[in-house]
Amino acid sequence: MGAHSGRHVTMHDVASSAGVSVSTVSLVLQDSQLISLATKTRVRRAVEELGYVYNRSAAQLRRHDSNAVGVIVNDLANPFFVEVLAGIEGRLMQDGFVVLVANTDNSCERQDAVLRSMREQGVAGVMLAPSQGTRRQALNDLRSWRTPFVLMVRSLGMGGCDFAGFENEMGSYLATQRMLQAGHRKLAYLGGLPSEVRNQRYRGFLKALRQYEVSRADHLEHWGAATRQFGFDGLHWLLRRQPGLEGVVCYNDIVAFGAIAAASRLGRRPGVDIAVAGFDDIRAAQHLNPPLTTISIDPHGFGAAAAQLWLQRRAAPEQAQRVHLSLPKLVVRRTA
DNA sequence: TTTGTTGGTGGGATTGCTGG
DNA sequence: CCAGCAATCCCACCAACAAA
Repeated sequence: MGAHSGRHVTMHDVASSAGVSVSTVSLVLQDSQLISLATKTRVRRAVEELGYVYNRSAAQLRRHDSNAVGVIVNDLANPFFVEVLAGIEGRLMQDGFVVLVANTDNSCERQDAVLRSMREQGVAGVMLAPSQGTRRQALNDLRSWRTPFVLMVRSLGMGGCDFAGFENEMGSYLATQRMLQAGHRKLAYLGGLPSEVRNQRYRGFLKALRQYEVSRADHLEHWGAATRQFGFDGLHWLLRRQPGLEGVVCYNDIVAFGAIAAASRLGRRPGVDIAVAGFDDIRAAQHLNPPLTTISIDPHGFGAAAAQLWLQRRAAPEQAQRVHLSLPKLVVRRTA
């Protein structure tokens, strides 16, 4: 420690220890061609000995840039978003960025606060999975920063923004079709609060029913939060309404998890007495008992694709809007 | 007493420059 | 090839002083 105990070790300390100037230290840290190998080794050894840690915020102060990307998701309690995050982080890390994660729990107030805080941090950009009910104004604010950003999952009907989403309608269409092909006719759609994504998925459900000429009277829907608890309660509700229910198409996997728990509790074997399908294909889906039939959109790959979109936007700010839509795939396991 | 103005300082790294 | 100086980034914070 010596002369500098209690303070941070700075480039200046490294410089005097190695017997060079701070300018040289800076160049060594950037692995500049201008510095001889001998000097580089000397400086690096001093860095090692003093335990010097590069101060990125000082560099940021000087250069007006940051290597932190704000990633804001609306429901971190859903493992789906954790997998998406892993995909994002993996891709951004390759290009030297770090991720600043925030969870809004679907609260617009928290989203506003988090966005403000990201801005205060001076992040290099933002990737946002908007809260339910996000207003246009919030996005216009974001746009006015002139920082690269992409929207994920919900586009909010915003033109001119980069967007990474899924073919929702096709996904639930595939799940519903699977049940219809198995001969089920008394079907229900379970979960989801009014939103663009919910509407698209519901539309896919209806489209399949129409194709198989299932009468309006034969199907049900029950709307609510995309949670395990709602799936659990929701299935009870549906079975009270329609004891002869044959299949449930769920808004997402965790709703399906809840529904399966409820079915088992009520003595209806999932996949035998009642069909259940999810949406997302989170990892836990395959280890459920019985393994969940679901729609895979590869959350990890989706996250990587969204990050790629962000990187491209950052590299080319004036480029026209880009959209990535992940294609859903039906993954047949045991529950449908 | 409250409120406003001005100027200086610290916090570390980056970069252009001169000169040996 | 490199030392070393100087300017620079932004802003919170403080002191000193002035005006209302």
